[in-house]
Amino acid sequence: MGVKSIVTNIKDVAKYLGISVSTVSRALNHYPDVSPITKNQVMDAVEHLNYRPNAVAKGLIQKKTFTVGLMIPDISDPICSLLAASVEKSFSDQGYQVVYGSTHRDPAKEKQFILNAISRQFDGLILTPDVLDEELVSLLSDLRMPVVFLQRRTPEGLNAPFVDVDHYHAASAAVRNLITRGHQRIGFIAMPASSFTGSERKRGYLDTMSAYGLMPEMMGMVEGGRTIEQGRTAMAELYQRCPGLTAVFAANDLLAVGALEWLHQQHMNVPGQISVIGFDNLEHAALHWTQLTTMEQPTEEMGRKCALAMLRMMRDPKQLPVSELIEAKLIERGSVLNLNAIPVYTMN
Amino acid sequence: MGVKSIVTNIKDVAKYLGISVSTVSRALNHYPDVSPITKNQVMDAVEHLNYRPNAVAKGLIQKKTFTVGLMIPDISDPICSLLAASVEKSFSDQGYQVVYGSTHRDPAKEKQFILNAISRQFDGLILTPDVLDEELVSLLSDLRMPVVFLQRRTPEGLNAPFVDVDHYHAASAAVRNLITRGHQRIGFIAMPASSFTGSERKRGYLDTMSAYGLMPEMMGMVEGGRTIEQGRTAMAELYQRCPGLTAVFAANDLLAVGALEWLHQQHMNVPGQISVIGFDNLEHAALHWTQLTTMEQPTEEMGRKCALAMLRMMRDPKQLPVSELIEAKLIERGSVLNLNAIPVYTMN
DNA sequence: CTGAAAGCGCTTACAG
DNA sequence: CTGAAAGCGCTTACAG
Repeated sequence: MGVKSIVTNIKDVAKYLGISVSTVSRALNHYPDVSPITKNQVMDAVEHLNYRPNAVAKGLIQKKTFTVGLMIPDISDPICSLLAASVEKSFSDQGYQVVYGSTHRDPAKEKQFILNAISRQFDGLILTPDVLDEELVSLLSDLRMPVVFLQRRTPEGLNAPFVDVDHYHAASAAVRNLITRGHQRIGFIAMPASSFTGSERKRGYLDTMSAYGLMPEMMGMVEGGRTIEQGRTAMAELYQRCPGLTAVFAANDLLAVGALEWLHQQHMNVPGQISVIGFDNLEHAALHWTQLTTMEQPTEEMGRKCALAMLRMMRDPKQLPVSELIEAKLIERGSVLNLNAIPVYTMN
Repeated sequence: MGVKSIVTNIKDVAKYLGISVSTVSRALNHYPDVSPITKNQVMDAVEHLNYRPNAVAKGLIQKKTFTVGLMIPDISDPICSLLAASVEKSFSDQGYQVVYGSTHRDPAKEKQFILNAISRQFDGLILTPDVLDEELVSLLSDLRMPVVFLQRRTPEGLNAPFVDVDHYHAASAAVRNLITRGHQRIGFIAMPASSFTGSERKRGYLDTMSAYGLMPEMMGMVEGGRTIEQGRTAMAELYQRCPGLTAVFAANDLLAVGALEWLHQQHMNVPGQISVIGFDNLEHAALHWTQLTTMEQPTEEMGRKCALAMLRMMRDPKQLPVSELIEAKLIERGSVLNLNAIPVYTMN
């Protein structure tokens, strides 16, 4: 395949053409003050020698690596990977590489990732920390690198925008959906107390229940977790404690699916005997057997807006973009019964 | 927070202590020939000045970036993200950063990613290309960078190890599972013809059927795709063409789930009237409603072995590690009926 | 329009 | 045990 050596650098190209390294550099970077003839020669030589510019050297001198870090709890979580895919898409269109780091909600790994990002001179950092201890906050506050929080809110003392779903409002909408359809005894399966997202949804549930004057005895709460398995056991516990519930709001879809599984195993008809509403709109929710009514997190939009905010900050570090609080969207399927209507489901 | 300036480099540390840059560097890198006193002073100064070594500069001079690229079709595909999580885990333990690129099976993006990896001086490349055209093969053959193929086989003309599941053998095992249980009329829902994985599984189906003397009229094949939706329509088509089938082998779990959905909508009992076996062992397969018998891809093991092979090649570029062909594992659940046993299911 | 030179922030022989 | 110097592969004022 011609004269290509194992590895070529800009010096080789210059030597090959008998011109200076600076001219080659300017031609390569499309500077306007290079003669068209020279530019063509350079392009041909690059082709011929199979030269590929060294981005590391370029990054060192320009102090720009075209890399942004994306810290996520777990890449194999469906919401995370959807978010990641959207962020990546927006950035790769602009020539940026995005580097993920799965932290598994471990503060030590979160710190490791941020330190790494500093060392490696990333141009920006997108963070989804679960708990941000004081040490990390102070680390971030000294950072001269744009930061945006994704699916989180900006911690106290930091000055960075966030992009998140309005979990509180969405949870409230979910509960109102049930109440509007005549439900009063509504249970809640919570995510871990440490989860910000989870506590917002819980707040939405509680506030909405009391706003409608539904007394504590109408409620029933149990801490589930995040997984299908946890949803199953949570539903069992919830039902045992509050057998009179007509509806359950599960703080995420996986919990809701677990709840549905348990109910089905107990031969309880959904929504005939009990209604279920979830949160996330995972693929699971659309399955024929679940037909789960749920609040959709618009992951594509979130990733895109997050990337946009970051791109804007990288262009102009002076002014912060405003944070985005995105509305979740109600996706109605078959898991909620309208108690006010003539029942169309046969109880058995 | 003390005397930390916006950004510190090794020169600042040296100046602060009144010693040379080279001594600081040696202390930082734990060279043995640095006096303990000096080393302590350096460590304290680093702490005090909040110095973080610039990995870009280090990478430039050492020609090692501690970065490996992982090219995958789509990070939001469950198998891909599981594989990615496992690869990432193995590498991050060793101080490597892994950079994903979702190519969406687009050769242009695949090329883009490889070019990018060259520019950015990655230390290694893990590839899962769907189609590798001649141009890409020649690009890779000139590469002085370790490459391992994951969930693929090494293309003709390239000299790199691969780590993959033995799809052919596993598909054969799936079909034998059905045959052993008395099934003879076995249908197949295929993945796209362009998929290597898919054609291996198809080959396994076909060869096993004929090995058992099950004539073409016992078979029924239809090209599904990859998704639940495609599984649904494929099952409809398959049933229409071959109503006498007693079992169906779906080339992946998503197709199998779609098939199950369609069968259930048609009020056909699984496994009472028709058995279904899948491939992948996704979370979907364990759902209460599906209880899908399937072949598990050991993603954790694959990712780990792939990382190990890469690490070995980076250590000693001379000798190639041998490729790994990993056995899939049969996961028996409730979607396959044993026709030889006394039927425990009531037909309705 | 082009070239020589300095420099990005490190590491690494080489001398002492 | 320590320091001065060269150099990794680029870019970018500066001069001409």
